[in-house]
Amino acid sequence: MGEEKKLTPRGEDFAAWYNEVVQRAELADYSPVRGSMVIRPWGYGIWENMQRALDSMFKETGHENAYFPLLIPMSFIEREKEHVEGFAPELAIVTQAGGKELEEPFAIRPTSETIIYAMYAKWVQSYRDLPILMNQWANVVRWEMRTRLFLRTAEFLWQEGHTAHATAEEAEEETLLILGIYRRFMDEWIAMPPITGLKTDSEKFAGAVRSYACEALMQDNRALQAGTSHFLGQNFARQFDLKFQSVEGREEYAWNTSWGVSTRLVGGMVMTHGDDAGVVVPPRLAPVQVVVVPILRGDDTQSRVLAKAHEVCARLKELGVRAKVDAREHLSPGNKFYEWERKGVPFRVEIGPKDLEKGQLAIARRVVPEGAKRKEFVAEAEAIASFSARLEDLQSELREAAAARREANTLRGVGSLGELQEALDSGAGFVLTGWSGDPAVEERVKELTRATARVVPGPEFRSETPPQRCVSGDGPSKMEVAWARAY
RNA sequence: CGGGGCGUGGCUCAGUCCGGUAGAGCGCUGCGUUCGGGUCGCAGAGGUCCCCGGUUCGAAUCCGGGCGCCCCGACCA
Repeated sequence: MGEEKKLTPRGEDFAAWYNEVVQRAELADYSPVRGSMVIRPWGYGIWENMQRALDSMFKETGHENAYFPLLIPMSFIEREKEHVEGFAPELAIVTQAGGKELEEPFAIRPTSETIIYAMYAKWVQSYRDLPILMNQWANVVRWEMRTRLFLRTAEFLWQEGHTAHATAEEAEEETLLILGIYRRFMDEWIAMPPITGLKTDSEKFAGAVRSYACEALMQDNRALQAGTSHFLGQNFARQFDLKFQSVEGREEYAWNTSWGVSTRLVGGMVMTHGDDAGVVVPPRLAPVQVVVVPILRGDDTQSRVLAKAHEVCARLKELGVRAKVDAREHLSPGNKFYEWERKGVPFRVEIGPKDLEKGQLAIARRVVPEGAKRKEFVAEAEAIASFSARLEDLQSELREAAAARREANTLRGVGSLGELQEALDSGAGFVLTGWSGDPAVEERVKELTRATARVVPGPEFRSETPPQRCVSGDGPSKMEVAWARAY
């Protein structure tokens, strides 16, 4: 057993740990193109489970999926001023095709607002055609200078929802509905409870009137923007002539929203739950929830042990548990244990000749609570029946632990730039202060601390006693802000 | 775009200072032995030493140029 089999501990170098764990757990690997990555089956399986859950939440709230093309006329991107400025530095542009120079270059979509609202304009005439509630699952390309697996890559997978409404109120309501869905999804599926709220003007989406975001706190106490929901007002409708005739017969511009989450969530999951042994995948997202490892000896017990392993696996599947037998003969059981732990499978069942005799199974858990043992031996029938509860329990334990960690690392009532700096330097996560709303204060904080305004927290995340003064010491506080160093 | 590091079997790297037959560990293949927390043994396969040029009898090593990747800071889901 060489040293290289061990991962760098989180406490030693969190970034190194993250890189190793993502690759060694076979979530993803680097592709030959700088800044882009291959999502491997284990990572993609987790993403598929995220997709399934989100997709049904979108459908339950009346959204439909569609697909818009990858290539967007350059002139479309250029139409909304702030939008172009926001995305210009990271655009990949196709200038040649079919062996010759194109008359008009195409942008590879960094996001699809422009093409989508141009199409909506064709489809909408009357208020009766509204609302349009569409989502697409797609890849997008943003040429980033510095990349990290899942967290920031040149190409990534996401969903982008785009809606059009007859009134501002309805669009705003949609924006918040989605924010709530994101929050619930992160809470209940990733067990990664974010704080939610409004982005400051300097942090909002290029082209939006208002942006809302979910911000999660990673184990290194840096914040991760995990999902955004934008109220676009009529900015795009005006540029793409997305008009409708109202009940009163007036011609009006539609009101739009857009919202998205990406494969970045996989990175968030890793940095929320992972430990020094590897990734920990919350049960609801785990492609394999229970791995069954037969203890194979090269003797006459072998075939009976293997048969039992398959039988147990089949019975777990009948109960709706995603189970898998690892019957590989060339690896010792210990090897398999380490491998599945690194990948974060929630539970392992071991079946050996002794268990066969005693009619029991060995159950090992990926996450061992304080004072508990990793392995226990349980009578077979009872063991099998116990898994749906075990999985649900683990799911909520992970959620609780993450919520407790977030709260423990959130500092409220900080009243001055000096205190803010001190808090962040000594490793605080979210630090909440008052703010006058002056962008110059954001600049100052950034220079001083490298932290940014992550979010103006929604009501449920605000401090009980609202801050009175701006953190700059200059004037009264108009709103509370959660600051953090961010990914 | 600044700073740092690195390009040598699949992976991690030694060898480079001081030029002389290309190495180790892990992984891989075969056989045997093991198998309840990274078994052990034997035999094997596998290399344009990032690329181009130069110096030299001889270059992974020296010189010139180029390319690529990773990490840390300014911009970003």
